[in-house]
Amino acid sequence: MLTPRKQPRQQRSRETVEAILEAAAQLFQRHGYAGTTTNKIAERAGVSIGSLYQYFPNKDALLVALAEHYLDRSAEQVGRVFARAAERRPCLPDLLADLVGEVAALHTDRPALHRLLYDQAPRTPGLVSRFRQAERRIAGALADELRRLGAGGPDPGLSALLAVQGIEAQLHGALLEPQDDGDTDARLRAVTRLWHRALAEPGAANPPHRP
Amino acid sequence: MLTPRKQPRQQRSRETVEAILEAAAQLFQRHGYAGTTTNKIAERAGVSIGSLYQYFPNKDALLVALAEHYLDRSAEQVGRVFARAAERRPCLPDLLADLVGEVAALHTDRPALHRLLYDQAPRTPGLVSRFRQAERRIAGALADELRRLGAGGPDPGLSALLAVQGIEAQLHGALLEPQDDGDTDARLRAVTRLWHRALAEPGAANPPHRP
DNA sequence: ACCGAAAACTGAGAATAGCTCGCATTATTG
DNA sequence: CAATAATGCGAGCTATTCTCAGTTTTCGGT
Repeated sequence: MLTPRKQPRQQRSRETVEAILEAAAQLFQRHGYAGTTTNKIAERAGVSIGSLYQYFPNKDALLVALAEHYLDRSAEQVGRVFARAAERRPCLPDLLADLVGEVAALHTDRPALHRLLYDQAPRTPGLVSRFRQAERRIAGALADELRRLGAGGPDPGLSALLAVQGIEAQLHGALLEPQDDGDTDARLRAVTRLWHRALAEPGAANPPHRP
Repeated sequence: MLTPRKQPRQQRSRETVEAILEAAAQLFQRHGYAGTTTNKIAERAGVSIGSLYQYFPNKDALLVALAEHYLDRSAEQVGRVFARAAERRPCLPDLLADLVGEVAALHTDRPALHRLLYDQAPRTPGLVSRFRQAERRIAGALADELRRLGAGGPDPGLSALLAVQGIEAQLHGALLEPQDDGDTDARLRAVTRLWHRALAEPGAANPPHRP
């Protein structure tokens, strides 16, 4: 059981839940998941440990709740890339640059939170499938754009999924690891260029250079 | 402290350490990391809990030791790809097919162990850097091959690193997630083809088709 | 062979952290 | 203004990691 065991109905309890999640986010980010006790979370939230367990069946459930907030925000942010694409109908390089930039922003906006979830998600059974689900949604939207552009080879759906998985891993490696040999912007451009080559039809025109 | 606190010097103690690691591997794979207690590991290994903590300062250290064994084996296996390449000097598609196949074999050989380490590894600081180090070693060897083939764009070193990160993530997604929509072999071929496009020089010949 | 020292082993229990449960307090309803 | 429901409380139960003082085994030197 990873979902709240009881829905807060009154205003007071909704504030309690908010305070608990806020405290959990802060302490998890500062001391890591294992280094944070549920008693400390309750204390910092200004509620008793009993109240915490009234809304969250166990410690993992706190993480799942934080992840869901984060995934919602992320889906919305990446969704804007495709909203823009539907309107402006960009060429492949521009679309990829926008996507890479937005995913990079997800990492750099709140690096500690992103890292926390990325590190802990695999440990928590329910979270992996939620992340995969988000991945699929983004891949689906990307696949539609690839089809519009005549890119992505014989199976744009599969290509899009591989691209999303690859981009996420590459940006995670580039942005969340301390030793950053080479500047970040160059790394982002390299990722963009690489995926343009991977996804573009061989006959298509090359991307326009910008000095 | 994640490294053994005491080096086993006598034959007897080396066998004790082996038994502990063997028991840990079995129980972790069967019941997961959190579901396995150090007392159960000691019991199955046929030693007392005190002996376990004489060689491993904490539970995480067991995981680190298992991961190091596994990483050594993996480095050796992937190293063979480049040993073959140095001898036979394959074309880019063949090299990539060999690399993808070998990395896929790492996942499918002992899926439970791979998953265990992949899932739990990020939790411990020491392991992340070990994984990155292995990643870099493979990327370095791939970069040399790309240079030989005149592939990988203006910065073959960076392209190789992005390729290794991408391939690992894509194969993990393809091979370790339960719902496998589409057969695995097709997925491997798609990954290979995608990276061929990404890394090949635009002017170079296309890969030979094999029906 | 024997002895002293070092290495290895033991397991009860100290320390700690997740979580429960019975009861007190506050809000809502009719 | 009861009566009922929702929320809050925290001492303490349980389970697990890890320690330590004492015992047993191995080994090098004579």
